[in-house]
Amino acid sequence: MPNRVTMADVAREAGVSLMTVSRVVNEKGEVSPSTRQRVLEIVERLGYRPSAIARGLATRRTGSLGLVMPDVANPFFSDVARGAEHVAYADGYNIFLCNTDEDPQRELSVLQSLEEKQVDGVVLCSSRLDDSELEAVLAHHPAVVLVNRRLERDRVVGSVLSDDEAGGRMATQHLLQSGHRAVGFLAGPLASRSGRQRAKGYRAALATADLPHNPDWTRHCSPVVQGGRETALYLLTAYPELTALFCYNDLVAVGALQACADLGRQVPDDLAVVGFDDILLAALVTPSLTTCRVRRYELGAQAMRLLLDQIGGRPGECAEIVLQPELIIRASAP
Amino acid sequence: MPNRVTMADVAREAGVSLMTVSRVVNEKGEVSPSTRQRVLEIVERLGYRPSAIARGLATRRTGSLGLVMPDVANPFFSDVARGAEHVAYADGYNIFLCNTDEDPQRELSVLQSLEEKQVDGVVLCSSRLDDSELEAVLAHHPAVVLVNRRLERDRVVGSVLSDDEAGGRMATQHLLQSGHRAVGFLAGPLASRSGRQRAKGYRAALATADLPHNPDWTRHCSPVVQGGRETALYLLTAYPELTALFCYNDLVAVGALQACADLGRQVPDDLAVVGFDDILLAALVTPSLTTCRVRRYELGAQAMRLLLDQIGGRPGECAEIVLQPELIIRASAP
DNA sequence: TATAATCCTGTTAGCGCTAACGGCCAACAG
DNA sequence: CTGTTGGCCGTTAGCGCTAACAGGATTATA
Repeated sequence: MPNRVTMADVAREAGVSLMTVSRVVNEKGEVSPSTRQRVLEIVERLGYRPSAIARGLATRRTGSLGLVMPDVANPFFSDVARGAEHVAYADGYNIFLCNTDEDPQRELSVLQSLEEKQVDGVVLCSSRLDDSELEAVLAHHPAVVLVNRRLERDRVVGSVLSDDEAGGRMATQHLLQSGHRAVGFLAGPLASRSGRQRAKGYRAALATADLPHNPDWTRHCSPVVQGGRETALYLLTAYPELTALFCYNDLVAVGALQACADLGRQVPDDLAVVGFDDILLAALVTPSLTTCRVRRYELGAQAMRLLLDQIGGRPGECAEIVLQPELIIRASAP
Repeated sequence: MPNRVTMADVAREAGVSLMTVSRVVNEKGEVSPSTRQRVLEIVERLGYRPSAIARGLATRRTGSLGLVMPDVANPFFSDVARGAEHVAYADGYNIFLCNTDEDPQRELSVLQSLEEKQVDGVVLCSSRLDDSELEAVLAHHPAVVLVNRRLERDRVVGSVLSDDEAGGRMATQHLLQSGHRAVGFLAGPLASRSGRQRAKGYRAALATADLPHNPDWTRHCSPVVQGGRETALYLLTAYPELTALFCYNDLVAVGALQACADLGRQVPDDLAVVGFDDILLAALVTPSLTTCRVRRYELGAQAMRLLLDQIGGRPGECAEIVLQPELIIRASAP
């Protein structure tokens, strides 16, 4: 780690002023072809790299963005992250990845450290903050786009959502059309907006079919395999009359599949199972999962595009993008 | 976005100098309890947040780290990322996540932008750069830890590896002990060090069992499901005598499973399959995959610890950590 | 009482870069 | 020949913070 080569070093070596080097490096302003050439050579020879942080201090734009999500190790979010990162990279931005572990306190903490790092914008996925806290976050960041969360207020903030209510309705309708009359719901985390929306769709489908809604058949659970297994075990034991389960996501659905194995119930004959998201896993477990496909990469990519529009000052006519999920019918609920 | 509150604002309001505010904010140096208290109140009231970038410029330490990997959406790396992020967060660092898409050019490019962002260190996973390029990278970064890659030179650089050769040997031995004599190998990307190591273990196990090594039975493939499927299809068609496949990773193994389904070969009766990594998927597909478990979270966490040691100036007596994989026997190769 | 040690606070000089402005010179119109 | 334009380049003044040093005030030591 030799001492950093600075713009001043380049300027001295080339016999020009700092500003001329700056203009060459940033391709901004007029410089004669001959000096440009000379400066470029020195830059090359000395291995000069501009300091993004010094530039950031001077321009108040850092070229860094924040990406906040519950857990990158969750296949849902890792796909979202991928989409976001791809789009950001193409525009020359770097992104800070922050996990919140579904902990609102930690969410606030990472959002604050992103503020200190002076990111140019933040994509915030599945925020667990309440509206007023979220409002406060917005006030501190120059640009924010929410994924799977909305906020209707005066301030402009982009959101990208998948239509979870429609998804919940589609999934439930599919089960009802197959003749099921007792459909349980593994609802995911209490704090999840997606969960509430899917619940809404679930109830709407029941209502449309003139079926009563039995709240006992709905139970919250942690959004991972183990949560699905435990909760399905409970639900199926307590309410043996259930013939189908609609699950918050595919991981939970896989847990439900395991619970069925534990209880000796055949899927789909003794029990139909529907998941949500269509992660890689869904097509590969046995029986393969019927599920609602959410275009996760697209969710992240669109969110990032919206964010970049916001940063670029493009007014963002479509500050809210809703992606429609698609029902994928497989073996677990044919 | 009201104008940023600066340290000067706080100082003026509190009737003290900049340095006093700085000392309070950084808990560094002596300040009387009463002034500390007063400053803290003003900080709170004004909502002051220190600018990490200004601080970075002054101290030459940014509190940011780089994490470079082929693809976060790959479940292997998303777990590594998780481990690394957890450890870094606990120490107050933020991390830039960069995907390389297995493209050495892009790898160089992100490494360069991390240099411009002046990260305090980099964790570089499964680098596809050759030794001399890697050497150059090291020269530009104050601290680097490699994951699943090593480099023996004068310069100190940490590495964290899983013992892929041992894993390859274990996996192959297991197949041989079950009586298989014609074991194919889906080797993953040509550029992958892990792949080469696993190949070494594979050949070592064959040699130990006094079996000849048939190079035709080894074929490289892209490290995802589709790559495994295509390549297994080819291999099983060209060499029907194969009774077992050892696969570069679990995704490839799942692809192999699909190829078996395509060809009507029963697993494990007509063909045994062994994967690598033990991602979530491995236990959940049917038949469940026999595989070598790699502690991915630990890989990321240890790498980050090593990096933080390096940054903190702790000499890092154990600059190389090797994690042992564990054979997990399931249905695909009992 | 003089002297040193301690505590607390302020001043100065950057970190590496860019915004904003100004000046110089050649070329051209009037 | 003067006035004006536009291309090219330099100077100045920060961005918000901290390292390093320099005191003044207070207390402990001889």
